[in-house]
Amino acid sequence: MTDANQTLYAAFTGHLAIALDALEAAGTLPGGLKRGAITVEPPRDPSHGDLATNAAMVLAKPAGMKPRDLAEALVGELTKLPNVTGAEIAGPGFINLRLAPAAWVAELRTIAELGADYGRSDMGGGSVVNVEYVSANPTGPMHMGHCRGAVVGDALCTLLEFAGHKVTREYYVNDAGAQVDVLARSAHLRYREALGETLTIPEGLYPGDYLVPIGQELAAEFGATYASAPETDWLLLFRERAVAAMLVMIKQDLALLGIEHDLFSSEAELQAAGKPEEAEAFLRSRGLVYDGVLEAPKGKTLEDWEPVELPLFRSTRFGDDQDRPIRKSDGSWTYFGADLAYHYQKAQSADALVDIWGADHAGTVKRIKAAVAAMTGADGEPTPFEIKLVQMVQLLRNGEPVKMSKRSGNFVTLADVVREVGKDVVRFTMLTRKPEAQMDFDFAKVVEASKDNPVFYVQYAHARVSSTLRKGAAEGFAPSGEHVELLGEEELELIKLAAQFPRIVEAAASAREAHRMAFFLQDLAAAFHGYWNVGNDRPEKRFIVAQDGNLTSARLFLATQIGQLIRNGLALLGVEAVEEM
RNA sequence: GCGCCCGUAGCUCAGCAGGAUAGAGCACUAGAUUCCUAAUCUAGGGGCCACAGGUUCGAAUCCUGUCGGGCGCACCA
Repeated sequence: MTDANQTLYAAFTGHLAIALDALEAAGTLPGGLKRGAITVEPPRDPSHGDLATNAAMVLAKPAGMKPRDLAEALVGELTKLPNVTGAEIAGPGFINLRLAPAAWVAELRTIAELGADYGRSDMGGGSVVNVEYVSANPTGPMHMGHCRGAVVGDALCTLLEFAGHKVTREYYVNDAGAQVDVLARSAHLRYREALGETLTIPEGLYPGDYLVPIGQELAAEFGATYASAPETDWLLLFRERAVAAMLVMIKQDLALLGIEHDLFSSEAELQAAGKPEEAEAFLRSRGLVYDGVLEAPKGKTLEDWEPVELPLFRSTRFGDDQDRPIRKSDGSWTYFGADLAYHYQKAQSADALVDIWGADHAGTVKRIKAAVAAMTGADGEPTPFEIKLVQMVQLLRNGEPVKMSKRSGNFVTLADVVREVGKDVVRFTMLTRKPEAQMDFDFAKVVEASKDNPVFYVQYAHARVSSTLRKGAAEGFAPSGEHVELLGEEELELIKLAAQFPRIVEAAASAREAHRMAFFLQDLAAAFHGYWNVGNDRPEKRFIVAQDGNLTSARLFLATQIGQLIRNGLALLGVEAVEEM
């Protein structure tokens, strides 16, 4: 291998490129062919070998060659490589390579050398990705509806960093809309309550107890000054105080999940700084904002609908179904109008944007994508921008849905759930399904100690590694890479799976899908448990073979590296590995 | 009416930016336990990848349409 610290798949991707260069130099292959679609991956069927590449098929057409001819030329180059023991052309032009056991064993040493950095990639090239996630309205504590997006976003950030990006973890605080006015009024009621009045919370205001302490603080600070004052006297003040208190609470809730944002951006500050006006002026100058009248909504009748002229963003030009208003008829900004300016601001300091949204906002995806395209693409390539929609989580207790109603203040908070089942269980479970699929979260099942529970299954594999190492140490054996050539076929299978870790990191990062790592860990845990079980029937396959110290030390070395990988993978998900169950 | 997401084994879900004979767990069937943690294990059956076209050397994957489920659809957030 060229570099002792290079992972196996990365090394072969490099070897392949050199082989193609050689063919170009020899005139066999025309120069300048695009190689982006070439893959080096394990064949689905292990009997086909250890590595497969589609290079010949991908390049055949642009090169004007038959796939098999090109494949034969490539095979000629690839068989020169050390540790390649076989190269065959199969099917329509796959090249299957077989590797000597030494190649896999070397990968085990690479894992040991790189440790926590095994799988780290420079794929991102240091480019800055801004990930906006959670962004719950600052009107109450975090509930389970926010939880999944929080975990998905946070794990994605960690993954992107590991894959070589710089990441900004951002939270957009909607502190300028009608919701926070409602919050201020609700806080005012609690304030009057704290001053001794007896009140009932009317419909439409937030009834939750969490506002009681806010009311008390306001009463302590201002006395009765605002008790019967008109709303205009206190609304902004109370709003500011209440929002600040809510943000403290939200940050505490997020901290329970190990989540900490780099940046909290305030919608109110954005508006105070005149950013939406700037955006409007810019878009008007490009003819992308005009004054027009919205069509009446189709498919349902609204009694109080009447046509009004509003400043509209021409989102239809970018694929939206309708142009969208950026100001209301009273001249204030719509949510979209401010959000448009906000995204433009984010794009100033990032090479790519990612938003993690709840699926209930799916209807607004097109307009904001249109806005980003319009504002960042005016004079060149638009900033890459992806919106990941996270579906709702159905909370269950022993199979029965847990009823929630935000209106009555009766909802299961994130803090409740984390306290009940633990941070690691919440985080891992949220990543056991792709985000855009609906998910059930059953309090009973997620803490079940059985192999049906992925959290447990993966943690158990790590604990098993630890207990094996403890037992080995007690019997006088230490892991060592010195005799790893003693490892046999079953062990090599395990290493071959482990060696895919770096590929999974890169694939998951470029697809912006952290859950792939959770699935890989389940596969790795299953392979490890499977290997372990071989030892049940065949004592000579156990990790500790008392009469063979060299073999034992090699197997303990293998176990050590599997444990390392599980830790690395869990770390990307924000989950701590346990030493024992 | 329109938009978005989803549709893969009886059930719950993977399927790696198009690749070779579509996978796992549960459930089902038949076996196994003097064991470094049985907190199980082994083997087997089970599929028109919703349906119909299209693109290509090749499609569960991309495109179009149909059907079914979910979510959304005012200047709300």
